[in-house]
Amino acid sequence: MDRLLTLIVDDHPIVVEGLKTLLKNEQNLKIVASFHNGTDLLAYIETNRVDLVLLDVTLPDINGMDLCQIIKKTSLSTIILILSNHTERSIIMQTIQNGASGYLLKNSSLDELRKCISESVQGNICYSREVMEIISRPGRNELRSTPQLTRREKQILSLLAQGKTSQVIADELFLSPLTVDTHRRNLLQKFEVKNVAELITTAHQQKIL
Amino acid sequence: MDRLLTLIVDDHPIVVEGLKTLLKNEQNLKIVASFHNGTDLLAYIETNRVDLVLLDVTLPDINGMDLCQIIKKTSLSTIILILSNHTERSIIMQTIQNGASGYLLKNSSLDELRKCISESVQGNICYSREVMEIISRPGRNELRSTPQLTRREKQILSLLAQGKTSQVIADELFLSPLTVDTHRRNLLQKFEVKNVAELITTAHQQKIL
DNA sequence: TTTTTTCTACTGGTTTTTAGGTATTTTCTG
DNA sequence: CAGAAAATACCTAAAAACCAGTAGAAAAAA
Repeated sequence: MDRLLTLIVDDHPIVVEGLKTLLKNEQNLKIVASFHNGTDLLAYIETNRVDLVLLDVTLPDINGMDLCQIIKKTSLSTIILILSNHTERSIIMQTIQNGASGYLLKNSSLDELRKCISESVQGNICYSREVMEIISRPGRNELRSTPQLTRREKQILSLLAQGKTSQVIADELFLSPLTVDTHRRNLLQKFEVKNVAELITTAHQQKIL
Repeated sequence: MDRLLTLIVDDHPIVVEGLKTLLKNEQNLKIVASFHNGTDLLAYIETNRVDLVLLDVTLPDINGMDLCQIIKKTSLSTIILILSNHTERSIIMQTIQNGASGYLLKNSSLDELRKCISESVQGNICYSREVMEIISRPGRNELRSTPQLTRREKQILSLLAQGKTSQVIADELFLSPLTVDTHRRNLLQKFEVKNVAELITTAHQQKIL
């Protein structure tokens, strides 16, 4: 079997160099080129055979998730391994859905990288240990779904986050402080939290603030 | 002049390899060791001379911001260059405040890295181009600098963010609730905020939580 | 070892939040 | 238009937070 013609795509020169060094002595693959953006990669793949792509998610032009799809459309037989720092479950799932054969965090060991490469050329999907864990647990904060807030509630949430009291908010919005209290209470209930401190933490975790 | 005895501290094996490769041919420095966490670094630095540390911010045990301070306390003459992906102004400023001599993003070129090393050994502070831009635009609410927190204060801040009351925190830490109240009050004062809600928002903006 | 900082704890008092409800009016939507 | 959802407003009472000041013990730094 020929050596795998391999591309590296990452916008960090340091990472590219690291990968080159780490894979230099691998017998079964040959690094033919490296790019720091998606456009150059696509241009190359149009006219050259490529067996394996080591792909970052964060690139200056096109994101890795979308790139997966385009690569697979151009060259179905090319195998894609994602190398990324993103630990969000949603991102991982999306890359796999778009045709990637594996997902490794950049702090993976060389052994894991080797294993994933050999697994993926055999047609399997392979994750590094840490990624495996992320996938298997349905995520703490992703368990409770983000509650649906009304316009007023969003408004008051943001004012509460600024440390304003019910009285101040009431003055600002021309409401009774008692009304603000009610909204505040509903917010606590919707988020299933005990007080405003926890409310704000939770809202931050869910990217609402 | 002797070659600079240099350490690499990063939890990404790929990045470490990349840096080694990139710096292998530098005449003026010699990489003496590399670590993937803060504890090992501190152990090494206790008993060995180190001229330069290339340091990541995200590490599994101690964060790079705190590490700066500890390194400088142990060995004042050691120069620290931060190599990170974080683009938040507050993080950059904090590392510098804690004694770092420069800050580079991981997508910096080798030229920038070389330049920053030579600048910093001359006692100057040096940022990569992109970092420079981040610093120069004085972010909206980040004008007030991040206050220096004690260990207890950090601990209580995080418990407050979980929505716990003084009483609960006191029970958890085996303290008088009155003591917890005092810490809480000091936190409000240090952050110049009115209540815990605003405290948590501010702490989040400054990436302390 | 002396000084400084941090951690601890208290008194006493005011303000605000939180927890149960209930109820009317406005606004949106089928 | 009718019904649902949202916004408005109130009551009572307990719990918690906030304000201002003090001060000894422990730990860290000079």
